[in-house]
Amino acid sequence: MKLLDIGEVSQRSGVPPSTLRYYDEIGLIRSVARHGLRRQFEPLALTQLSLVALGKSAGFSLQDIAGMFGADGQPDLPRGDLLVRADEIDRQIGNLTTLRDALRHVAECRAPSHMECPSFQKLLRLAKRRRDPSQQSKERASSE
Amino acid sequence: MKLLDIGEVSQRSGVPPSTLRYYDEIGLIRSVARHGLRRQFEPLALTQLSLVALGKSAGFSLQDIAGMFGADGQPDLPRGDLLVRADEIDRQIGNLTTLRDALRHVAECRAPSHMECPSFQKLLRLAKRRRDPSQQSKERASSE
DNA sequence: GGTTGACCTCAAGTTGACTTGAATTCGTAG
DNA sequence: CTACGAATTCAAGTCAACTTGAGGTCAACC
Repeated sequence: MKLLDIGEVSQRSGVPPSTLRYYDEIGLIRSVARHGLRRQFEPLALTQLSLVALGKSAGFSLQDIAGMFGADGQPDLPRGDLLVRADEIDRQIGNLTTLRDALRHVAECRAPSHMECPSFQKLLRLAKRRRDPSQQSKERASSE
Repeated sequence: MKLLDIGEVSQRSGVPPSTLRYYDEIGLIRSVARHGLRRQFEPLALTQLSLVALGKSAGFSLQDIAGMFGADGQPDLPRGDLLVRADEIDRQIGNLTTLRDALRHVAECRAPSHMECPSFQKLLRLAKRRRDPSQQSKERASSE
């Protein structure tokens, strides 16, 4: 399978060379050879970059992403951890849905103040309920 | 309507005082009075903090969030912009759904290498298609 | 009316994710 | 075989979003 050198990976993926070098450095996406000085990557790297972009847009750190799809494109986490991650993402999807609905409401509702609109209030209650569960006990404790 | 001082807001929301001061400083969530030196906030601030948490978890910057729900809890953007934001979030939900499915697949699939599994490949193709549209032309141009 | 504890300010430090710049090294085309 | 251009290294810089620390202030309770 033929290798791509850094310039080609950069062009095809839209990721700047400096970033590719950085990812290589931190071990997120490794170059597998050199052509002279030039880093070369497997074509697989393009796929990995898609996954990285996906993960980043979801707000995951590069560390997180490395854990989900290991440095070799294979996951290095036990499947339980992966499923936990998947569930976290599910919660996040719920959050985003609420946020999206809130924005649409705010754009459309003609009430004088959104904060007084009952349907907006309902969205906000939803928003509150579904935050990071690790915080919830802390908050309940102090609000009582 | 009675005001809450910073300590109470911090406890009820789980957000550290230093962060509240920071948000006040940058104008994201403003304190409305002082009790001696002590910052005081409207109860509304708690709601705003929920929205901020929501937005952050979705990967938005504080700037973005300020734009969505203005510093007074009122949106200061024209409704068109808000709807554009909502659509962005919709795309993001699609991304996250793909990512979640990919993780679940990776956790469950018994193929020797996920990268060779046809159903994983299918997820990845999806992932590629739905990225930031502003990049697409650049990539298409250079991959030809 | 003095002590306490939670707050204050302001400057500086931290972390993650990169980018930038200067000086250098290759491979290829002429 | 030399010049060019694209890549290299390494150190330093940048930006967002906070946190930390030193030194000061104030309201409230005893």
